[in-house]
Amino acid sequence: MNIEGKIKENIIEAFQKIYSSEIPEKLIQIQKTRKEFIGDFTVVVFPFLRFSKKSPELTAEQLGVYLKDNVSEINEFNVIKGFLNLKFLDSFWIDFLNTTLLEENYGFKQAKEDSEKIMIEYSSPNTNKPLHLGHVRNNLLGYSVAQILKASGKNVMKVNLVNDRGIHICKSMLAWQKWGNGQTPETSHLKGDKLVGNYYVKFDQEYKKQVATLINKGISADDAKKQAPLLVEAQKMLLKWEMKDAETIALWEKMNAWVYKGFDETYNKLGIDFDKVYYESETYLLGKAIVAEGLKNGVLIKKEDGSVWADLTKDGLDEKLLLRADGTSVYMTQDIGTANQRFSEFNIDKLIYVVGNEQNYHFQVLALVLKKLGYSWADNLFHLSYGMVELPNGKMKSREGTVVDADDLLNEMIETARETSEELGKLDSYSDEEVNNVVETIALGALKYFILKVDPKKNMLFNPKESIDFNGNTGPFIQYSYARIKSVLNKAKNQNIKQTENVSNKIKINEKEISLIKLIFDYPSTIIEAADSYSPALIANYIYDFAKEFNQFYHDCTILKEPDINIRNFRLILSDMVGKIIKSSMSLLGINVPKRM
RNA sequence: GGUCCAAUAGCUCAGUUGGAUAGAGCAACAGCCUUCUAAGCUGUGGGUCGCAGGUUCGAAUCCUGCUUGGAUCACCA
Repeated sequence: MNIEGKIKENIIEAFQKIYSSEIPEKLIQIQKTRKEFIGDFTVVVFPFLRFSKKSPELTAEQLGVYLKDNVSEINEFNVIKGFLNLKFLDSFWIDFLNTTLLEENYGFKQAKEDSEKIMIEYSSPNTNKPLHLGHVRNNLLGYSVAQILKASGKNVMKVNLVNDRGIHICKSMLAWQKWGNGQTPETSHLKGDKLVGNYYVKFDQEYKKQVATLINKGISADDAKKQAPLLVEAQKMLLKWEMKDAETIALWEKMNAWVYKGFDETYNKLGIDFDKVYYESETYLLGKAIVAEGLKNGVLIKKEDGSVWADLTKDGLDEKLLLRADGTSVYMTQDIGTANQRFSEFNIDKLIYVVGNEQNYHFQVLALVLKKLGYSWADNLFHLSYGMVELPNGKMKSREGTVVDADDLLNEMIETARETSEELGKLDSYSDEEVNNVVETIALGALKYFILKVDPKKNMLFNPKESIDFNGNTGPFIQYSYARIKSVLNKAKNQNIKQTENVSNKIKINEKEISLIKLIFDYPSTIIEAADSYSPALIANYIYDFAKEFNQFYHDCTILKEPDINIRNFRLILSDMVGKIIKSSMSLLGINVPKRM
């Protein structure tokens, strides 16, 4: 049994023996003792007062005496107000550390065949523009949550749904046809996604000119937007695409291929991957049959013009269109179809969508409609809704050119990391290739940590003028702590100081050392909590506290020059364990750690 | 207007089943490298937890109302 269970059991016994009363287990709160008090675990006694019928202090005192007599691990206790602080024997913590050394992947649970199966969809880019900072948050979140879920013992399948069709793609295609002069990524020396994105912008510019001209001729703004020849032409192109016109399909395939190549480069650099990629061009017709079925069952309604709707007004929402009057489907229809397909094809238990909070309403409607249609798994959809990345002057707007491009940002971070490394002279003896590797690891660590340490559901601010920090609560700070550990372990090896298998539990350990062991103790439950709440931020905060604690230990305690061999050995083993956990927890954020920096 | 989300130090953020004197980082100031990496460590200053009620032994946390900011309510995706 774990130690908290043991304490709880003894508290219940204590109340039977001292007060002859039964206290419900759920009233027992055991929390970590705060730093400013002496102790390891704290029992809050306020909820027990109606059973003990004594003052908080006396209840805590009597409970403390009982626990100390009956729980062998407890060394001493103290009472402050209604809080009973329990201090454990050093040997308890050393024994605990020794057990963790035996574990292959401490903190991680291995998924089994019958473990919960979760599909997580993230990234989901449009093929008409390059990835920007908002996509970066999406990608990092999706990848990290997948890692965390795996570590918590789930079977995880990462998928991407690429929006490769629709009017917006046709806009880029049309602009390229008109003004491209056959330009390709090779001739323009541009990444494919950038090149295609440029033509999307070009379309918008020319379209606006046309609209303005029409308005000058006295046409209303609404009509002008609909009648502009470029838009009409793009719509015609979409129709041709849907009729599988060979020339249109060929152009579409060519330009999408450019984009995918560009995306893959960015994904590679970010360290993001997928187990399966879906394309909307292959899924956009799904869902129509389900809608027809719903219509037959009377769950959905058909209007006079032939369009099909879900009436959600009784649920406090509006009516939602599912099929247009001409019978074509909308996004919602497709999502209904793909969700159904995924649950039946892969027998998944849960489907997570990593999508920005601007689509909260969409997913609310999706779950509700699926439920009305009678799908039992409708409750197992989860919209992992994350906040927008804002700039100091508000949202990113592609039209105003305030978008922070993902590739540009990465390159800038790498250059900053390089300059800092050169200033500090840390990598002077490294080859160019080694320097490049380390500098990229640091830059990515800084960016990923910066984004993931913020609670996903909150909006976050990014100021491009103040480049992301490398000091304080940052990725590089944690990476640096790791590099220090590696350096000490290396020196130990070179000096022929060998670590023993485990630690003697006879030694006396200090406060910093106990704090570190307690944080090691917290690691498994932190992973579970992060998985349950889909929050990499919990992992990030945990690692920061851990690395900070290690740096204090490192500052206060010498390791290699410690004269007591048993203590030296203990500190080496402890440092080694801290390093392993930093590495493994950073991997949950998709961040690598360098051996030196 | 309806629905949903947010508001904590000058700035960026923690604070998760309600618990002790609300914490970090950045910025400012003052210290610490002859000693395992100073991308580090230590200290000082900085708070009406948006406002007002309520529940409770106890509220940043739960409830109600209000203020402010954001998102959304398309035959867009």
